[in-house]
Amino acid sequence: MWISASSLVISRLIWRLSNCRVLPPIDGGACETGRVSKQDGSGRQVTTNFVDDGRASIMHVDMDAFFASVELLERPDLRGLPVIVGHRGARSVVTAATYEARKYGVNSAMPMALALRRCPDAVVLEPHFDRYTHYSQQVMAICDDLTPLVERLGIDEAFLDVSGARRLLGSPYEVATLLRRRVWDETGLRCSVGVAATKFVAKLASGLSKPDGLLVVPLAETLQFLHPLPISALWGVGAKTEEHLVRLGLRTVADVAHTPLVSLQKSVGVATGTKLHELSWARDPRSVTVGGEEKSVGHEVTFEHDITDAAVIRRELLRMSDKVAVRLRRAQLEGRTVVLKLRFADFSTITRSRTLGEYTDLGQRIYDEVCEIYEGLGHQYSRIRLVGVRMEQLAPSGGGSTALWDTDEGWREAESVMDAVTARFGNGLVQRAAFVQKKQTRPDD
DNA sequence: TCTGGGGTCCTATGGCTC
DNA sequence: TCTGGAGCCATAGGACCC
Repeated sequence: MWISASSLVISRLIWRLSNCRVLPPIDGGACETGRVSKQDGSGRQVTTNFVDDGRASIMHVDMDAFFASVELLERPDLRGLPVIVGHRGARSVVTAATYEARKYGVNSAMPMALALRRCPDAVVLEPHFDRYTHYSQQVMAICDDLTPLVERLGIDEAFLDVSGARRLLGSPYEVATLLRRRVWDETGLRCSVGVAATKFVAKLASGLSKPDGLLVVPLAETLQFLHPLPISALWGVGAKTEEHLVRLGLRTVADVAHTPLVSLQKSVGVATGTKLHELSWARDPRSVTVGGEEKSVGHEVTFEHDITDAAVIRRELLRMSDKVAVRLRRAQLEGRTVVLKLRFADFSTITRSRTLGEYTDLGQRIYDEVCEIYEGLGHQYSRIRLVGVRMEQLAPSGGGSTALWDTDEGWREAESVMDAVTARFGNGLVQRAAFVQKKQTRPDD
């Protein structure tokens, strides 16, 4: 998202693309080449010469330090300074960081306390997700303008298939250049773009070109590009899988490519082994797909301090259930499987699920189930760090099986009234008595 | 260092049915 | 009636991604 996983991978890359040159920055940003690409952008690789490979028409667009960059639009006085976006809470992590902060070793998902030890002078800004959504919509609208084949990935990334835009807009290189310029002109934000014949390679390319870069990998040069990369560059290789592969003596993508498929499958499983082998030969048949249905909806919260009070846990479960239900109703979805997630003080995590006889989008119904699961676990006295509620097996509202009579009619009415009031007057005006009572009894909470 | 929150996908396992 | 295998489904947890 704000710092892509590929960027993490890139920090370990020791690769150079022989025909890469420097694209003059749109507005005088730092530009270098011939060095290892780092998460702080100190070794970016970009394409400057016009490249036109008709078979490389998949683009991956990735916004640079998106959340932090959006915040700087509101606070231009902080430009050039190390800025971290995230909460200051004891258990918070870094949501995003500017490249200036990354030079101190600050990365996303890093505990805030550690980040501030590494960069004590950093300015910490609270996240504003509504702002990010707003700018994301602007960027996606520009993408939609260039091609109808846009696949969104989270809030700050997208794949574009621009094979159909050639006649109108030119080669993928030209489309990518146009896109980057429009994003800058219309939002004041920078993005990086990778162009290749497959999604996987396009994504790697955009990561290598960061920040504010464009990298085209012609089909004929794909393996030359891919094989020297470390195994962690492969999609789906995280810390654990990397360990397995290193145990086999594999270090680079080329090593994976030349390892018998059976050995890979034995080491990391049939599905993962097959996938990695295919990717190592740049075989990635996935096309750019527009849309995509949600498969689950959930909410979770980590407490500032571990909780041992079952009443507090139940209240939080009710809050989570309501939030999930509201999102389901807004998306006109219902779910059938309720999942409870608990994380304990020692960071061990359990999930317990229950599949209902019918679909529901009611907070009360979800809460009843999740609470029953919780009560049945016998963890009422455990020290709990996180609780979460998730609904799976989603279906369009009214599309799932319905009960003969509606035992939830009363709650259905109540929650639809809450939806209506919230839609008209905003959040917080109506809430459950359980929460109101809590405020009266514990004003400090 | 000590680990958020939102997701997806895969694997293993066990129960159930045929 | 019992048993074993195959196939399906639900469940739980791990790994990964953004």
